[in-house]
Amino acid sequence: MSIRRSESAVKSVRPGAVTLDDVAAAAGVSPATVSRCLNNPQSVRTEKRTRIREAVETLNYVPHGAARALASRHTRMLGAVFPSLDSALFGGALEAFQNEVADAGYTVVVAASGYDPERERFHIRNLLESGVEGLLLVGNGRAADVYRLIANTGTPYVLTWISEASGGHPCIGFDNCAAATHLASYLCDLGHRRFAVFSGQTATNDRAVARLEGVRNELQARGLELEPDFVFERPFEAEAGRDAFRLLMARDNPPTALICGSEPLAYGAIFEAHDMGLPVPEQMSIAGFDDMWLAAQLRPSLTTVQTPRIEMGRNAAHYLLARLTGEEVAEPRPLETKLIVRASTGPPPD
Amino acid sequence: MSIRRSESAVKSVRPGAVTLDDVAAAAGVSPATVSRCLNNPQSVRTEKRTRIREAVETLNYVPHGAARALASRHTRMLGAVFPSLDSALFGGALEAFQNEVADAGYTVVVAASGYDPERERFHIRNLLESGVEGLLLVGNGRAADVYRLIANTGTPYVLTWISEASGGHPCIGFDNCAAATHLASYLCDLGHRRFAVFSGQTATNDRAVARLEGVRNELQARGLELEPDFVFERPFEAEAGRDAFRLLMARDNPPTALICGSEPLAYGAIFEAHDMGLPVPEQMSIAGFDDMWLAAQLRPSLTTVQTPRIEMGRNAAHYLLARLTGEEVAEPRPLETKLIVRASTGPPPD
DNA sequence: TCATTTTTTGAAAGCGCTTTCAAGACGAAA
DNA sequence: TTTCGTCTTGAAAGCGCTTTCAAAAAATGA
Repeated sequence: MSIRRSESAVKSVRPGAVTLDDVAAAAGVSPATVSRCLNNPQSVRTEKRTRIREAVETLNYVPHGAARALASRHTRMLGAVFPSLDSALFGGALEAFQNEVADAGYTVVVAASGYDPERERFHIRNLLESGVEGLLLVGNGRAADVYRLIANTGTPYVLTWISEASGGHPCIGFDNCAAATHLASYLCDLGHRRFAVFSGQTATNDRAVARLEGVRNELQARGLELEPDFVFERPFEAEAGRDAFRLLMARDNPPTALICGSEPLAYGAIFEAHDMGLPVPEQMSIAGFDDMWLAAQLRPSLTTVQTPRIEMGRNAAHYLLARLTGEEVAEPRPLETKLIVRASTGPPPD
Repeated sequence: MSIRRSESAVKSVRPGAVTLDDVAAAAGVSPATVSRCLNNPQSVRTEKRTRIREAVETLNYVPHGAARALASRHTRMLGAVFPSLDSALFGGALEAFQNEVADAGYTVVVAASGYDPERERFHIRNLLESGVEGLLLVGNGRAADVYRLIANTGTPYVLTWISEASGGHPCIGFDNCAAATHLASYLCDLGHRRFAVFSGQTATNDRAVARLEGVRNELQARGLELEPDFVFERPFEAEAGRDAFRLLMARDNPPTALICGSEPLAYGAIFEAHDMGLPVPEQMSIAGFDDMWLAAQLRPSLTTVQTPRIEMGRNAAHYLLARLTGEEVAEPRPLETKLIVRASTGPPPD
C-alpha cells in the first residue's frame, strides 16, 4: 500500500493537511468510498473498511468541517446567546445544553450579549452566518427584525427562561410572572403588607419585567400597592443589592418584606442587613429568585424560587435537535418552579 | 433592476436560501465583485458598491459560512474547552475570551469536559474537525496523543490557568505552585505549624497538584510537614468543603490552618465552622484560592489568592489572534496573583 | 491627442467534501 | 448454467464562496 499525498497538500495554506483524497489513494479506493466509510461504515465492505481505517490512522486524517458542511448542507453546530456567562445561572444552562448537544454529535457556538440588544443582534447574525443549525436565546423582547433575520435563514430557535412569548415563538422555560406572584402571595400570607422589590433592569430584561408584574398583580389582588419608591432596578450583583438595601433602609417607614428579582441582589441585601445589625427575618423578610447553591448555605438561609436552569439547557437541546430531524415537535410545556421556604422570611414585626 | 434567483435556491435543502450569485444577478455584476464588495469594499467602485448593498438588503442575503470557510480557508472560529462552565470561574474567562474574539470578527465554539480527560479529548477532536483556527485549553497533563492531534492540524493553542508546562506548550496563566507557597508562607509567618489542605482532584487537575506542591514546598522549607491525613481531595463544591471540614475536625488534635485549593471548598469550611460554633480565625484559620465576589462578602471575609481569570481569557484571545495573523508572538509572561488578606486568617490559638 | 500606468472587473478554477447515478460484483433462486 | 435482485463501488457533479489571472476601463502624463 503506497502512501501518496495529493498535490493540494503541497500548496495548501496549512501544509500537511491530509485530505480525504489522500486517504482514498492510500487505501486504494475511491474518495466516495472513504466518505461512506466515515459516515455510514456498514455500507462499506469490511475488508475495505479496515484498509481505510488504517489509512486514516497512519495519515492522521482529520475531516475538514467546512467542506463537509458545504457538501452535506449540515454544519452540525448549534448556537447560543446568553446575557452573560460569568455565573452559574446561564453557565449551568450552557453546560447542560452543550452536554446534550455533544451527545448528538453537535458542537456549540456561544456568545454573551451583556444584556445589550445591539450586541445580541450582532452575535445572532454572526452565528447565523457561521451556519448554526439551531439557536438558543434567552427571553423575549427583541426587535422584530431580529426574528425576521432568523426566520429568513429558516433556522429553528427557542427562547429560554420564559414560558410564553408574544409573537408565538417557541419557549422552553417557566412563568416568571406566576412564580413571582406565588412568592408574593406567600409573603402576604405571612402578614406582610408593605413590600420592596429589587428588580433587574426592566429596559433590557423581560424576565425582570414579568417578575415585577407578578408581584404587582398579587399585591393588587389583595388591595395592596407597591410603592414606586420601593422598587430598585439594579444589575445582578451582590454589591448592588447591598447599596440598594442601604438606600431602602434609609427611607422612613421602610417595608417589612423584600423580593429580589435575582439571587445576588438578595445575597447583598442579607449581607448588608447583617452588617447593619438588622435581624432577618425578624425585622425584614428577604426572598430571592433562582436557588443557587449559596441560598441554602447562607445564614439565614434564603427563601427563594427554584428555577430549572439545567432543565432549560437540556430541554432546549432536545427541542432543537428534534426539530432538526424534521420531527414535528410539540409545543414545549412550561417548566415548574418551586417555592423553597427557608429561614430568611417570616412574619412581619408587630 | 430585475431580481432573479438562481435555480439552486429552488432545489436547495433550505429553500429560500439566497446565494451570492443571486445578489450578483440582482445587482448586475459578477459574483467575484460581490465577494470583493463584502470582504474588501474599497476595492469596488462606489456606484456598484451601493447597488450591491441594495441587493443584499432587499434579498436578505446571509453569507454561507461553510462555503466562505472552504474557499478562503478561514473559518473565523476559535475553540475553547473548559473543565466546567457553571461557575463564575471559567465562565468569567470564557466571557472575556468571547468578547475579545468577537471584536476581531471571530466566533467561539465551546465545550465542557467535566474534568474528564476522555471527554476533553473527544471535544478537542470535534473542535478541530469543526475547523477552529485556535484552541484555548485549561491546564496541562493531557496525554501526548492529544497534543499530537493538535499539532497535526497545525492549530495554534494555548494552555490557560498555568504559567509553564512541561513540553514547552504556550501558557497564559499564573504560577499555581508559587501562589500556594506564598499563601502557606503567610500562614506560617502568622505562627501556624500544623496545616490541612482541601485540594482538587489531583488525578485530573494539574493545577491542584501544583497548589498542593506549593504548600508542601513551603512547609518543607520551614522544616514542617503536611500530614497525609490532613489532605482531602474533593470536588470544587461548598458542600464537599463542609463534609471535609466535619471529618477534619473529628480527628484528634486537628490543625490550626486550612488551605483550600478552590474557593467553594473554603466557603463550605467556613459555613461548617460557623454551624459548629468554631470561631474563625481564632480557633482555625481558613484561606482559599481565586477571590470570587463572595470571598469579600462572607463573614468572616475570606483570605484568598486572587487569580486573573478575566485577564487569562482576554490574553488568550489576543495571543491566539496574534498567532493567526502570522506574527511571531513572544512567549507570554506569567500573570500575577495577589494574596488578599482578609478576616478568615489570624494567629493560631495558644 | 495618444501612450502608459493604475484601478476595477469578470471568467474560471478550485476549496474538500457528499451524493446521486449507473455500473459492477455478488449471492440466491431457477 | 442463467437470471434476477441486492450490495458495493467509482465517476462526476456540485455545495457557495474566494481568488488568481488577464482583460477592460479609468486615470494619468506627455
